[in-house]
Amino acid sequence: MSDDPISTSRPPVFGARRATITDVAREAGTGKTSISRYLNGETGVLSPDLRERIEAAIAKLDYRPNQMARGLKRGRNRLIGMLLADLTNPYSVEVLQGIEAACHALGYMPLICHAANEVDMERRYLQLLTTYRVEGVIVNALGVKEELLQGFTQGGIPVVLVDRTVEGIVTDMVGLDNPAAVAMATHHLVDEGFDELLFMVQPVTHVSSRRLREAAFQASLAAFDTHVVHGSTLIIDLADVAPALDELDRRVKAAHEAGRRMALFAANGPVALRVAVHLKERHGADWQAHVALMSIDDSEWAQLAGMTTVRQPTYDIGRRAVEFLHERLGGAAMAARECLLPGELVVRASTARKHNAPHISHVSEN
Amino acid sequence: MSDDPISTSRPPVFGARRATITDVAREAGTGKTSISRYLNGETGVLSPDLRERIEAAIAKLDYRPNQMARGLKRGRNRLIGMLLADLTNPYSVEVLQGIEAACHALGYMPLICHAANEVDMERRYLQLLTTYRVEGVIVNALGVKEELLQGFTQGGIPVVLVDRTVEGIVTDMVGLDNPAAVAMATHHLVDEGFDELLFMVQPVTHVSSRRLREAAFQASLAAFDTHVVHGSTLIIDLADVAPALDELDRRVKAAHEAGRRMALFAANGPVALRVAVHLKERHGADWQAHVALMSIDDSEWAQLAGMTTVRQPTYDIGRRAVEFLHERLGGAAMAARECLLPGELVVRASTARKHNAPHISHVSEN
DNA sequence: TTGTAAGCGTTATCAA
DNA sequence: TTGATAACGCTTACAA
Repeated sequence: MSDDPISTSRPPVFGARRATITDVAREAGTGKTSISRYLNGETGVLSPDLRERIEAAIAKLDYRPNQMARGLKRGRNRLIGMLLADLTNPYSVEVLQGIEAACHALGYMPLICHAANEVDMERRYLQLLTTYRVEGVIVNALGVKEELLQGFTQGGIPVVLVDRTVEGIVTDMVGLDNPAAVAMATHHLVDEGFDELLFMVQPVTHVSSRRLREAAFQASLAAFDTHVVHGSTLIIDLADVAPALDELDRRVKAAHEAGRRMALFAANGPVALRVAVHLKERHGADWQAHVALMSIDDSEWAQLAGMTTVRQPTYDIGRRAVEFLHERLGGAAMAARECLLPGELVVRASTARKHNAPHISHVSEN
Repeated sequence: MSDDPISTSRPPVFGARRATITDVAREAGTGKTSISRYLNGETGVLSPDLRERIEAAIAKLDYRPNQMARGLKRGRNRLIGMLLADLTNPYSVEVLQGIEAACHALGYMPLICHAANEVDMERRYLQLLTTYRVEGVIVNALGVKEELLQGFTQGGIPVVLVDRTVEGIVTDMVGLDNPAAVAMATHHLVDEGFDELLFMVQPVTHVSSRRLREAAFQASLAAFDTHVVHGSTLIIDLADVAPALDELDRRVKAAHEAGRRMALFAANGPVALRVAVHLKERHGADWQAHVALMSIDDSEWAQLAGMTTVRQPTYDIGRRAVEFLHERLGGAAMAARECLLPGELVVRASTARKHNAPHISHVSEN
């Protein structure tokens, strides 16, 4: 199989192993170095004649340089690890699109790992990523703790966190400007005449963005007269929703009976969907007449439901994350950066001012 | 940097490059071969003493074998390419979950490529995949044509198609049993008293599953009396919906005026969503009272909208695809297989029989 | 302008 | 039971 003089010029045939740089060199009647030079764009160093022969040989053998071998030799393989907690959440997919576009533009290949909300998977995937010697990692996960990321940070592999910070880790971070987004939403609700706000969020432990959003909600309330605008928080664990939904019903009922104008504010898309489904089961098709619902995350069904949302700049978040990584890989050694991008309020019917709504004024404009 | 006698037993420090097998060998006071043997589970060949030393050295240096180097030497890197046309479609994400689970179970690492509905990207990614020397590919794309896949098939790299076949290519294929699924849905609609069915599908060129579903719809109609049950098809191009939506309105209006009971049947989730949004804009919040809508793909918002669907066995489709690949990689050389999995009818309010609906009987039960 | 040879981190072959 | 040593496919001094 090794050296059949007759078949030296054979076309790539079925079942043939891929051509190597050596095959190409032999075919072009030159050395491996020249092929390598050609591949790496060191044109001008090659005589036109040789270049042509190389081109012909490559085409003939349908040669594709082996990235693995390249990476091994060069010490970098252009692979960027991307750990995602949940692709089921459209937010993640959108961020991913930004990441992919940026990777493509900068010549990286994203190695996408989807942990499907399993902390255990996250650990395994992080291990795997180091094993494949990724040059950097972008992380949007649930159970990331300091120790898990040490393998990277200590090895000098840059890490960028998306949508959350991790205690004890100093790395670049990209995400929504939660305080501003939540404040914008809260003010919108109050402006529309709602005076009983319920912020609904998943358990905040270990996910900084949830914590931040909840805190921002409480902070926003300070802008209004406590006697007029009431605000409270409800923790909803999507893995065990029953108790929270019961509590939700109770509060909605109480608000109704007290003659208050209630608005529910979901901290993200998945929470909003679960709550919407529940409200529909509970109040029937025109549940939106009973309670107003808005959320962070402009889910695809938001338009169908006519729900007001805060749209996150997902694409830019992804792009920025890659850019941060790229800068670090280029040798930039500044302190950890935090990039908070603004959200966009998308007003729909769900939070429209009802005809008899009172006008509520701010305590202060700050 | 190479041999500092003092730091031979140093703990992994910040900025240090990852330990190699040579480092571990030195640390354990043995040769690389033994380390390699240990890594590959050739236990029993190693003396307990040596094994212990190796374990200690690995732990101390936090050593992780380099998959790239392994792949280079072994000729296989456990990488499986996965080309996805559109992660925005929940169908894809669900299939992906099955794929990931199976890959994990079988020791593969999926290299996920998301073409974001761009045929051009698909081509680029396929190139890239061959460059990374994936051992197999799972493809669910838009513009896959014979030539594009030749690089793999000719090189002996197994290919599995998901949800569609490609003319001129003989490979394993996994997907929904479209004829059965569509027939089931059609019969359901007729059973519920609808007698004017409109099947809505994206342009069928190049995507076999769309073609199959449309054909199956037409075929299903044959089971009923043509004078009683009317059926027709509407092509909706999601990149340019206006004309199709106009036509849709026209047909809905006509059916209404003719006193027919109309049901819209979307060939997949994205079409259903687009149509639902349009109907809501057109007919207001209680659009469902005007037209019945069902679809293939049990989208997350289907429950919220109370829409009847056919749920695809997405997880199993993904799992099966990997298994097919795994069998080929194990040397199985049988003819191309086609695995068609059954869908599941999820009945919700959208297609509930209206009180005054006539009962329509089949022409034949076959 | 071109080629030779060493080496990236593994595994496999062979000998001790 | 162990360990040199030669590949794997590529890049990169260094020579010519």
